[in-house]
Amino acid sequence: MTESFNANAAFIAGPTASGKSAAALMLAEKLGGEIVNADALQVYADLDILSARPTQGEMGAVPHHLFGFLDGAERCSAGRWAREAARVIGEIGARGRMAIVVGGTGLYFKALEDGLSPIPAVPDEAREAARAAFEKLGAEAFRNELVARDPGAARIAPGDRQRLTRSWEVLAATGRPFSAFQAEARAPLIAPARARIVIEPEREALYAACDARFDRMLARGGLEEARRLRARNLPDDLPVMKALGAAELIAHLGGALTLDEAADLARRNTKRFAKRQLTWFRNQAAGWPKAATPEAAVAAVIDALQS
RNA sequence: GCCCAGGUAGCUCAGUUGGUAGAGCAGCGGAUUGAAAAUCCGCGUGUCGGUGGUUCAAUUCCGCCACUGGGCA
Repeated sequence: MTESFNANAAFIAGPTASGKSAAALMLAEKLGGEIVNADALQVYADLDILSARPTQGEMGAVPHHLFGFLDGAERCSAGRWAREAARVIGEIGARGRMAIVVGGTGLYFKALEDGLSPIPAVPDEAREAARAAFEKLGAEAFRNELVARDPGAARIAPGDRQRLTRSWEVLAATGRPFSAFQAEARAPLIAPARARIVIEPEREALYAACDARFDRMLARGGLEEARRLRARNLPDDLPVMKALGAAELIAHLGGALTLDEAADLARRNTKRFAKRQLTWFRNQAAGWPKAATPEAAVAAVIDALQS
């Protein structure tokens, strides 16, 4: 690193239904910027309505990147997204324009800003083997065996299947403990952003917006989109199958839930998700300024860019 | 107007033979390194309708008041 400079990028984060997309659009129009998606589910082509992706009209008005660029049969990851985002942000900068990175996936912002530990890609076979071992041994024995070879794994909660199997697969594929990789320095993928903001509406208003979000999806044809996704018969552990609203509607289409039950469940899960996002931004992005509304967020970002 | 039944957590309810109360759901807080819209961990948040009485002590027993539901008029 011979010099320090800021990337021509502004970050807009916040929980679902907080008005991030609207804020990004306003900002992009004001600054002549381009929008980059930082949302884990909006990357999938199959989820248009069900991930509340910007409309065709909105995408036509301002360049949008990393929206719907992956087939649902694929599996995105924080690392994959961050590399793509870094490339796109570089290209936008080369055009002399501002990249407005917007989304609700805190880990993606972190991967981009801080980088991830340099862990080699883990082959699918190792992933599957780890999951199979977990099923075979059971959570407790699996964890004991893992901790015996990677003492750092002791900090993973006994019930946290995802992190336990991730540690296992890294160890199996590389011969090195996951915790050893984690202890290594990380390199940011881009220079520091010029502005950051978290949109954090008042809780009651946010939850009302979460409820309205699902109703709007239904009104726009979300059930049909869920039907098309279901017809693909994809493995249900793919990220695309976990989309809020999609999962519940697919359960309804399979006869497990009435539409009303699916709707209630989707609304509740959406609010729970929004709460987890608030927790993330509050604690993991503690240094980011907050704004209560999209308008205030836009004003705050413009302010930050001018100073 | 009379009779009966109810009021306890945000909701549905349990409970206390008198020692200020607990389940489910909802909710709240936290963790977060390539599945993160994922995966986990933790936490009852309460004028027990109001008001008098009896009692060392009342959410619990008694009286009265207001309320809700049902029945008879």
